[in-house]
Order: sequence, then C-alpha cells, then structure tokens
Amino acid sequence: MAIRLKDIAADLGVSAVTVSKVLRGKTDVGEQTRQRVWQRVREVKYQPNLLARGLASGKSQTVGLIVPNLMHPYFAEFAKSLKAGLRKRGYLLILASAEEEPELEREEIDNLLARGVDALLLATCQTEDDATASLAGVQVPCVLVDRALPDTGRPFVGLDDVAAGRLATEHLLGLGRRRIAHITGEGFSTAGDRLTGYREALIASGIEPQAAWVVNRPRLEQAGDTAGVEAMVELLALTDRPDAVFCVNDLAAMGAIHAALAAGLRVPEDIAIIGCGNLRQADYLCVPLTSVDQSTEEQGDLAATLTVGLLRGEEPGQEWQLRVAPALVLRASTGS
Amino acid sequence: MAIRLKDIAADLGVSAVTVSKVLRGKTDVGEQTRQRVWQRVREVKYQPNLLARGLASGKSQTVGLIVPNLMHPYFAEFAKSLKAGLRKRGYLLILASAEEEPELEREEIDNLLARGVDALLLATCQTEDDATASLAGVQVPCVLVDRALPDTGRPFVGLDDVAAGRLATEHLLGLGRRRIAHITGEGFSTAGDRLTGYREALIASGIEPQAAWVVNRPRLEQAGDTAGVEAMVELLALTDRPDAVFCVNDLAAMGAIHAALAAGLRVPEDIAIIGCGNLRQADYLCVPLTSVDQSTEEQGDLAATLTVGLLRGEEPGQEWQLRVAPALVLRASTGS
DNA sequence: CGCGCTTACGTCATCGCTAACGCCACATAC
DNA sequence: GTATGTGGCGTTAGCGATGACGTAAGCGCG
Repeated sequence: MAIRLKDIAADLGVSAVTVSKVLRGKTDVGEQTRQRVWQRVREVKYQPNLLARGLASGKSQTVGLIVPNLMHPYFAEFAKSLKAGLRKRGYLLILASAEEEPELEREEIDNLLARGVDALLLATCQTEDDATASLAGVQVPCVLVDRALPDTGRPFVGLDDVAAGRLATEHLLGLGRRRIAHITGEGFSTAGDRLTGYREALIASGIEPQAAWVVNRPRLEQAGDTAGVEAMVELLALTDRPDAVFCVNDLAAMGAIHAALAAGLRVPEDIAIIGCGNLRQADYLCVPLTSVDQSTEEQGDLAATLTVGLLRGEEPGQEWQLRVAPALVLRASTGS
Repeated sequence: MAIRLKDIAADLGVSAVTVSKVLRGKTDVGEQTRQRVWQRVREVKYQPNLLARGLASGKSQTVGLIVPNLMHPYFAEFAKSLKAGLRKRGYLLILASAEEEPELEREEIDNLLARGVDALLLATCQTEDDATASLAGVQVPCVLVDRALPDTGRPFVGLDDVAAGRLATEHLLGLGRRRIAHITGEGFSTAGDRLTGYREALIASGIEPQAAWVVNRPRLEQAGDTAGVEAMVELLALTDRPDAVFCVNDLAAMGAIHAALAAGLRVPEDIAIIGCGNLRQADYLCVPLTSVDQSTEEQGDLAATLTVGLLRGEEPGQEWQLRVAPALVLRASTGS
C-alpha cells in the first residue's frame, strides 16, 4: 500500500540502505545520489514507516506526555508549549490523558512505553507512593511535571509552589489583611508546598497560622467542582471571619468569589480573594481574579530542554529540579 | 531490556508463536499451556511491543484524533469521551493537536499514518479545500469531527449546527425580541450552518434578516480573543440597536456580555445574549450565559461507534453523517 | 488397519527499516 | 610497488512480533 524505502531504491537503481542513509543524513553517500533520492522522495511523498524505523533502531525520536486531565487549561497549554519545544529539537510528542484515574495512568505509561517512546513526561494523578511504584521499572528517561516526587530525586519541571504560596500570602498581608485563610486540596506536592509557603509568609509576619483558617477539600484540583464554594461557606461561618483567602487554584477561587458574593459580602472590600494558576477566564469573572501566574509556556519549554538533555545522555542531578518563579497578576479581587 | 515474547516462551519451554497465540486469544492452544502462559505473562508483567506487533500484523488497534486546539474545552471533552468509547471496544487513542496551524495539521496526519493508526478522526483547522486535499490520499478510514466537508460525503460527527442556529434564534424570538443580531466567524461549516439556522428562524417569523445585524470576525473560534468584544462594540453603534444577540460560540458571547455591560447596558433587559457550546465557565460569569449545548460526550461516543463500524468494514453512506441535536440551556443572559 | 479429522503445537518467511560491516575503486604516501 | 587510507555503495542480519502453513499425536470408524 504505502510507498516503502525499497520502492524508492528500486526506482533509482540503488539499494534501500542508501536511501535510508540519505534520509537520516548519513555522510557516506555521494552528492549526486543524495539529490536524486531527495527528489524522488518528494515526488512520491514518501513517509517513512515509524513502526519499522522504531523497531529497527530502538529509537523513536518521540516522547510521551501523560497529563491527569486535558480539560485543565494548564495541562493543555503545557502540552502545546512542550510540543513546540520538542519539535524544534527534532522530537515528536505523543499526548495521553489519564482522566484523573490512577489505573488509566498506569495503562498509559505501559502503552507509551510499548510504543517505544524515548522518554516519558508525567504529571501524575496518583499518590506519591503509587506514582513512585509505577515508575520503578521504567527504563527510559522520565521527567515529572507539575507534581514532584521529592523522595525519588527524579527530574522535575514545575512551579515553585512554596514561593507561590508565599507570594500570594505576602500580597494579602501587604493589603493590610491579617485574618488570611487558605483553601487547599491535599494529595499532591503542589498543594502541600503552597500551604507551606502560606504558613511561612504568615509566620514571617508574626502571625500565628490558625488551623481553622485552612480548609482542605479533596479533589479540589479537578474542573467543574463546587468544592470551592463549599469551602468558602465553611470559612464564612467562622466567628472571626477571615478578611482574605488564598485559594490553592483558580477554580476554587472562582467558587469562593461566588460564595462570598452570594453571602452578601463585597470582594475585595470585605474579603480579598487570590487564586493560583492565572486561568484565562480569571479575566471574565464578575470580579476579575487576582492570581499567581505560573509561566506555563516557559515550563513547557524547560521541560523540552530537560528531556532532550536527558536523551543526549546528560546526567540528572539536583540542578534538574526546575521550578519556575511565580508572578503576581493583579486584578480586582484583591483591590483595584 | 524489556521482556519479549520469546523470553516467556523460553521460560515455559514452548515456542514464541504459542505465546503469541495465547495473548491474542487464538483457540488452537491447550488449556494447560494457556494457563501457564497467562500466569507467566502476569508474573513478569510482559507488555507486547506495539511497534513490532503493528509492523507484523499491519494493524495497530489504534486510532488517531487530530484536533485544532486542545485549549478549547469542547475538543478536550470530546477526546475524553471518544477515548472511553474506543477503549470499551478494544481500541487505543493517540491524540494530536494542530495548534490551529494548517501546516502542523498536515504533519500530524502524516505522523499518525506513519505510526500505523487504523483510522483517523479529524477536526480540521484547514479550509475545506485544503482539508479535502490533505485527506485525498489517506488509505485508512477517516471520520470528520465538528467541522464537516459536505462535498466529500465523508463520515462526520458533530452538532446539527443549522438546528442550533435555529434553536438559539427561536429562543430569542420567543422572548419577544425582534432586532436579533448574530456574531459569527466564517471559515468552517459550523459557523456557516449556524448562520443558516439563524436566517431560517428569522424568516420563519416573518423578519427580514438585516446585513448589518451580522458581524463577521475571522478566527473567532479561538480561545483568548477579544473579537467578541469588538464585534459587540460594532453592533452597539448601530442606530437601530439590536435587542438580542446570538453568538456563534460562548467565547464570543462572553466578550459580548463584557462589552454590553461596559457600555452601560443591562443584560438581558436591554439586550439578551445567547452563546453556543455551553462551556462550563458560562455558569461563573457575571451574567451567567444562556447557551446551546452540543452533547459533547454523546458526540465522542458516537464517533467511537462510527469509527469502529468503519474498521469492521461496514460501508459508509448517508447515514454516517451524524449530527446530534442541540439543546437549550437557560441562564440569566436571556432572562431570569 | 488405514483413512480422515481434530487438537495442539512448531517452522518459516515476512513486516519495513537500520546497525554494522564488507568491498571496491581510486588516490595518496613512502 | 606495496601499504594505507577513504569516499561511495552494497550485503547481511537482525528488531519483536504475526500469518500461513506444516506436522505429529490421538481419536473414531467403516
């Protein structure tokens, strides 16, 4: 059916190996032959069979990315940027989504490996232990994204979540707020680190973090939930109502704003709200949301660089834990 | 490196072919041998090499999906649902995004074919002619998604866009509005069909569609644009200001609401606004957006059924043009 | 007993491509 | 003149699986 190397070779009266060499830029082919091969290749629009190539060479020039959820703009944007970065360096990307199901994530890992990817990028939706176990036998270079596995020392690209938590909290402190709450969703390093940053900032300002100020909702990282609303309702019921809330992500923050307004409060006058992630839609809200930006594009690019570095045999070490700096994006929810 | 068929065969003292047969459920293997093979396979967590399998068999049990943009929730959700549907039927999905670049889309087509996908699903970002040309030489079954190529008669799954346009417009008419404008973005069948539906509904109500009521902005289908705002500004400048607007998609509608409010108008009292696509975020807006829902999940499932049907050799005909019915989702932007 | 049929394997030749040599002609060196 | 490259191309042997046969043993049966 499709055109094969040997068809081109036959047409030109050379051997298939020669054609293969030309295609892969080997130097031991005469200039004339090279030209003739390229011309014929273009004429017939030859496309090498990647299955055969991968099988024979043991390399596929392809890396796989598994994200927990493509509905989340962060991962979609990350994938886009990563792909562009890889492309520049001659690699292809295969994208897979685990749909927030650990079981599916494991399947996707196997699947990509069975397809012979040269490297694997993973933003896991498993617990740290499970993820560590899933990656235990993986033979190819593997880069973690967004969610780190600190104990494994595996290469990582993501936001500096501690700094992000600190930045958001310091911003609220800078507005003169003192009763600063935090809505979080435990489970991944991201949430834990942001919580750490939040605590650090409070303590540095001489404020003792209150347990009641931290509301923890599982599965908060998923789209479409009302967990942010519920968490906010809980906070508003406190006798000493918070005057500011740092939400672990923008979705929770959107729910929080919703709940605050519904309770008759003014945002930001009565209660300031800040999110993290800087979603596009943050701009379109009733009260546009102040948020911590995470340079998603830069992360994708860094991940591409890192991955290709690993593929070139560079040894990973401490310097492979890349955390991009958070940046504040001011909007109405924390002041004009 | 990885475990191979022949390793398992050697361990068990049988031939590789026998193991292969067990794995593929062939019947000419003894019950005992079968058990032993399965047990060993599980023990060593054997994963077949899909490259080799695909090369040898000419089938990959894999289909490819190319979308124009993963940042768009519709495609992300469609992909999710399609994947689930294919999985149920024993197929895998490879996902690719063209990032709204026709050139990239062509590359992705070649890429997926070179990977030996058994079928291709495409939501094109090319013009109809270019897309037709890109698919001309494709040898595998091919299903179009969201954007049809009417002239080619290729299998298609998507929204019934004419009906959607009609439904939205009829809703506005039902509210008593008469000066109903339409913000569109030409280029794909989706926009054209919705415009058709809009016109049909007006005419059916005895209203003559006005050219000035239709504002056309290119690239409106992309995320993050301000095209909706600009289009609305233009409409509001008309001497005979519209009292309702049907926007070809929700993003444009969000911009439109923004612009209307900024101009000091009340939504929906002064001007009703309806979108299409029913994005999740429509709920979180300042004025929650009435929208036409497109049953994205159902579409994904239909696409899976259709694709697998084609792979089983069923012949495509007129009945393969699957258009799901639109459904109105009422929110504040067109009345309480 | 010999025939055909079934059951349960195994052999062999690909699939399309690449890694690793091999080989030959010609040029250059000493 | 023999040794020593060195461009330029071909040969061979896989990569890890599968498809299409081949075949030996066991069975029933006229």
